[in-house]
Amino acid sequence: MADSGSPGGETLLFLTDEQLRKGIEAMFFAYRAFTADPDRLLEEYGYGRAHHRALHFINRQPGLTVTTLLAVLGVTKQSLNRVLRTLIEDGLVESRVGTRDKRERRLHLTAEGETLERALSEAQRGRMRSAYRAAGPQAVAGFRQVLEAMMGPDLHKLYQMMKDD
Amino acid sequence: MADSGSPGGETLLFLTDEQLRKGIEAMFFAYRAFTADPDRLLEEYGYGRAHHRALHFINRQPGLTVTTLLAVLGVTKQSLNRVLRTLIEDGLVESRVGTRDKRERRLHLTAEGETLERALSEAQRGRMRSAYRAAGPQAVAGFRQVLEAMMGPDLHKLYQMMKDD
DNA sequence: TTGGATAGTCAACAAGGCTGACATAAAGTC
DNA sequence: GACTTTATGTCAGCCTTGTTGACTATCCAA
Repeated sequence: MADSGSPGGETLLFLTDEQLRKGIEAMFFAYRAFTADPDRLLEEYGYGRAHHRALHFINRQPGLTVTTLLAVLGVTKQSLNRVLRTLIEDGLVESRVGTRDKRERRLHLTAEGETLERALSEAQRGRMRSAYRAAGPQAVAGFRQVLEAMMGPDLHKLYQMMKDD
Repeated sequence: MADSGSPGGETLLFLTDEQLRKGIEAMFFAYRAFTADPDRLLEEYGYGRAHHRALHFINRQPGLTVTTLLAVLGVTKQSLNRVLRTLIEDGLVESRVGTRDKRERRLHLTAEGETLERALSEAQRGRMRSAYRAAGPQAVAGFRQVLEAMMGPDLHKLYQMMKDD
């Protein structure tokens, strides 16, 4: 191989421990900013980040079962149930008994739930949009590539389960 | 406008709400994987993620003050102090009174602290390295660009304060 | 000498993870 | 039909890690 793209050459400087550390720190700081906007909104409603995550994925896959949501969120059912219970009590989420399998609970957002989800999502998308716009389409493609490689096969499967563009 | 590279044309499809949502989910899943490896290690030692973060930044900037670390981590001093106290008691971190300003406590890792930090860092860098390698240098550049744009000016300042490559 | 900055401590509380134990209903199996 | 498995929910209790508020001590600088 000529020069660029050759393994072991200068092109591997991006795999330096120092470069990796900067990447780690970038993830740390960016994730903090990433959650800051919805967190502010959630506080007004008396909810936490866990509620946001539940609302997000119920919105993405209306009618998903509790077990599926459990797998997507990666928490215990007790932990999810606490969050889900308040959302149902407050009328943001509706839990319908499954038609084929009556053990299942299929989760849907109510109109009110959709309103909050939209507000949270818009807050988060706002930051994401300006970051995307500032970095440009090619950078965004790279961003997605690295994140997808980082999440590993199991999480990538869940990631792809979500409704695509 | 023509077609490629023109603002407002098809090249802005990466700013779609659906694209932004996928980016949000990629951050969510990738961050989970990102913390999973060190978390496993930490559990063996009876520490949490907060301890990891403290060790990381003390290692990066040996001799930093508590106030600086507070700003970098974005938590209250009570919260940090609890973590810092256990690390000092366990002999992983040393707190030296400042020479010029004796109010300051300058934080350093002990040899034992460096050992744990290295183990945690290596676990985390391992995943980062394979993601970088899989995605390639151009993708990595885009990844960093988007994250830096996402963190906003305040966090970007802290980010740049950290020792560069 | 007084005011502000830096550091630490104590107490109390909340969110949101976790485990373990147990209950119920539905579905599947033998 | 009896038994097992699956899906869900619930109770109790624990841990980490964040929060606020109040208070102390030290030191620097005006």
